[in-house]
Amino acid sequence: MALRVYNTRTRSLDPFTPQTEGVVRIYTCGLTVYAPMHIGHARTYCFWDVFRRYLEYRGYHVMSVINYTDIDDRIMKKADETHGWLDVAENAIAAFRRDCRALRIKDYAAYTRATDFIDPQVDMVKQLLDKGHAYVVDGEVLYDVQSFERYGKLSGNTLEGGQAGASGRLAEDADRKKHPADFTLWKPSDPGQPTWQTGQEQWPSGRPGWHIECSAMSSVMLGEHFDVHGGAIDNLFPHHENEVAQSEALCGHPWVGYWMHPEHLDLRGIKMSKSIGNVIGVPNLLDTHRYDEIRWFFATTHYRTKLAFGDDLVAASSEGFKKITRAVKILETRLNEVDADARGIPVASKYASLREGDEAVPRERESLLYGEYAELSKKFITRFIEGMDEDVGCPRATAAMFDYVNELFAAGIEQSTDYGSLASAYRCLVRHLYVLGVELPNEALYPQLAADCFPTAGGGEAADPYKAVIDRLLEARADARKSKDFAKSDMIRDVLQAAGVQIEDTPKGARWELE
RNA sequence: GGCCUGGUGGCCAAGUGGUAAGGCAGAGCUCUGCAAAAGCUCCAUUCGCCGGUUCGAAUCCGGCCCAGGCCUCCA
Repeated sequence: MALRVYNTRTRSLDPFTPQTEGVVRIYTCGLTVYAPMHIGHARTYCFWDVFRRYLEYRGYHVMSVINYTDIDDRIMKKADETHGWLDVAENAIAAFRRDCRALRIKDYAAYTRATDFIDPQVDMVKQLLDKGHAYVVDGEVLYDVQSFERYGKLSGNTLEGGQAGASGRLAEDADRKKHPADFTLWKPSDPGQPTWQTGQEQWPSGRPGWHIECSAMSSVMLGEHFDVHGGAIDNLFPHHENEVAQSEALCGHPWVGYWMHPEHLDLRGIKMSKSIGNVIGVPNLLDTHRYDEIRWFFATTHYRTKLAFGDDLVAASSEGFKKITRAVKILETRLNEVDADARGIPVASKYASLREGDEAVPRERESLLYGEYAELSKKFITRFIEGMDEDVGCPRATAAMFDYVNELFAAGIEQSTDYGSLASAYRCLVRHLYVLGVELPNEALYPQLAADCFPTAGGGEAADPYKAVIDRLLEARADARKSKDFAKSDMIRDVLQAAGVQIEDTPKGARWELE
């Protein structure tokens, strides 16, 4: 078995073989930085993050680039109302970085800005003109779609296909364009707007069009041919179609190995838009749901399926997710019963190779398959990989995880004193949650993985200030129960519950957690 | 007009030729002082409709109905 992904270019599930063995080069279309990202962007970028994490899990090195479109009409428009266009862009970029971190989206290798790549863009426009793929009208350079025979092949929007219903806007500049689908490569800036000199006689100054930015930045950063080009489904046409037209007209060969297009998130059929006022920002989202609940929610639906969003839907998914986190917590609690030395956390003695025919698995797999639960873990890992290999099938991975957790409970992880086995199961669970973008590793129990996560900002320590107080109340409650003073013990439980402390009685005494 | 998705139990959602994953909700039981948690068991002869191909179809083909997206900036 090997990874297969749905490739928009071929409209089929293709075996995933990057150009350079073991290395994957990915370019993702980022935001136009005029406003903070919203929940729809969050889904898209969380998907790309999981894809990247899975590739890394499978042993690939991932070179990921994402861009900021920092020169755009919307930015200019906003700049008029507030500060300069640069401030608008800077603010949106800062918000984007903050939001991504809040969602635990791993940092990309590079974040490129369109305005930092003006020269290569000008150069590309020049080349397109030289090769007869573009023409100049009043200082504006337009791409001549009819000069590129494969135009429309990626998206299926052929030039012959009707544009009848596409509203009258196309007719607007029919006199300037050779074909309605011709698009801007370079255009003069309006007075007072940022402008760049090109040194060209017919188009001496101005700014780049949207599509040329991505063509130029991606090849500068990743080369003339790279593996994956992404962006959400809406980018397919016209953006990606136009990128293909630009880049392939110049390089003369298929430019990108795999085009991948995640579907949108929608508010139950209602389009999210500023005018309706139903845009949900990431900080907004994280007010009502934890980041890991959101990540799990995203993982329960395949990335090429429209995802309906609603607080009730997230809540239902979170209810199920609790079972997973509870398993992790119980394992943590159990493991903390003994000293690190006594845990006997297994050490990997060998690792599976990535040779052809072998099942590619993480290096540490052997340490995940130690002890009493090894068979359960092995079955889980196999299902996890099978699911993810089939076009990043996160829903199958989450289903496998539910079964695994159920089996662990059934196998008695709450009673076992085989700490080596418990540690191994703990790591197996946490390691795979990590692939889905959910980071739960306890520093003491899994330092290697914890080191790769975002700082946990207090994390497990948050409860500490209250711990002593809660423990004393629980002691009092235990005494009351022993002397059958249930009125008192229930009162203590009620008080703690009101304060958000969930109590769970186990054969080994009460366990608690903060809600 | 063109292009493209999708319609699976009360809800969410996998499955693309071999006899319906998983989660939520619901029901019963075990455990428990009572709860909670956990465990066990049950919960779609059926996959929008009608035809066809096949030993066999939710899965392939044809037709139809329905919902949605894109073709204009958009993750």
